[in-house]
Amino acid sequence: MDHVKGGGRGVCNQQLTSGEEDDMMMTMMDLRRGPWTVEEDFTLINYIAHHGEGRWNSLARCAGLKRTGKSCRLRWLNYLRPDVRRGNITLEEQLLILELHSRWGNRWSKIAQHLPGRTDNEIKNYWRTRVQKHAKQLKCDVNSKQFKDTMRYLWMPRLVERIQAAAAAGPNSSTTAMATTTTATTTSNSNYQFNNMINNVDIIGSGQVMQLPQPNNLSSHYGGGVQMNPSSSTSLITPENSSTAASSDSFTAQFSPVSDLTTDCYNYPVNNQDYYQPNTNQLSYGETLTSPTGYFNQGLDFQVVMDQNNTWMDGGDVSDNLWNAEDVWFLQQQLNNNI
DNA sequence: AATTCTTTCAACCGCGCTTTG
DNA sequence: CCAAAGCGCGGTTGAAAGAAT
Repeated sequence: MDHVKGGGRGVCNQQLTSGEEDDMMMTMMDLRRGPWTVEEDFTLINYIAHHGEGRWNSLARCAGLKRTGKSCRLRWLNYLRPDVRRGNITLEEQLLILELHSRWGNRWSKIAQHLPGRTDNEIKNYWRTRVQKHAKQLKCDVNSKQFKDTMRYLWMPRLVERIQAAAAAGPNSSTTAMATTTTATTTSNSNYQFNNMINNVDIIGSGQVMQLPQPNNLSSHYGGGVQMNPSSSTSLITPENSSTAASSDSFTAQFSPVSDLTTDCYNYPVNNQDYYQPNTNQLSYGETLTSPTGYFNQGLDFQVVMDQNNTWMDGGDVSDNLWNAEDVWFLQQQLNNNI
């Protein structure tokens, strides 16, 4: 068992509040809480290996674990399951998370279904610790249109660039390598394709395509396939892409910076104060900063913006450095100028 | 070296939905 | 059909590790 960072909630056998069935069980049976011991892990793994998963409460009892069924389930699904992958979130995974979150919001389990081996908990943690951190840096709400536009028009294209750069650098590149897993991975789940991920990014929306360098076949490292809902209304732009993405058994992680922003991608409650409110009298952040028209009408070369800091593309923690100081400064300048 | 601050993430909580008897 | 039990999901917490002072 590798080193576990973070303590979760403290180990104790404290009396719990009444109400929940698990709490009742704990009170009655003096169940354990807090971090799992190696012995408990071993017991749970052994039991599931022999009996399989099942009703978690009875499983916990039968296995002799002084844990709630819920706790056993969580431990198994998030940590002990043989196909669980932990470690750095890869660029491809980051891109997927951003894209899927833009569609579905905080539907972590749904998002996790499309990231083999990743748990909803891990994705949720990633979002909260990394993505929300950057929203905070930009002094905007993570659910605001500003931030979503920034993700879509700046962050995601940069991720694409990094993926492509890493792919061009070769299969041993640290950025394209699959996560530095610390646990075993199964063949079926660790191999997946990002076929036809992004060849062209339609920056403008109505056909003006930012031609990105041809990816050095992003999928070449990954075999197998993961299904993604092919009926999604968020689709890539160009006919050639749509045709190449038609492979029935390949994962087509498609995103378009201009995919229906007002439909599936930004389908948030209208009463959200932070959410985009049409304003015909003044330019919104999105129009002046991160929207395609905003960028290009102001003569800002998107590529230049993206290339402002090469170190962003360089080493460092793959899962971090999503923004650098210049990005933040730039975006904040735009905010100051236009609000 | 010691202390404080920040970040990370495993684990818990509560709610709502589903299954079971 | 109903009540209880079980399950899954999203939100939150807080201990430990690492960074900064």
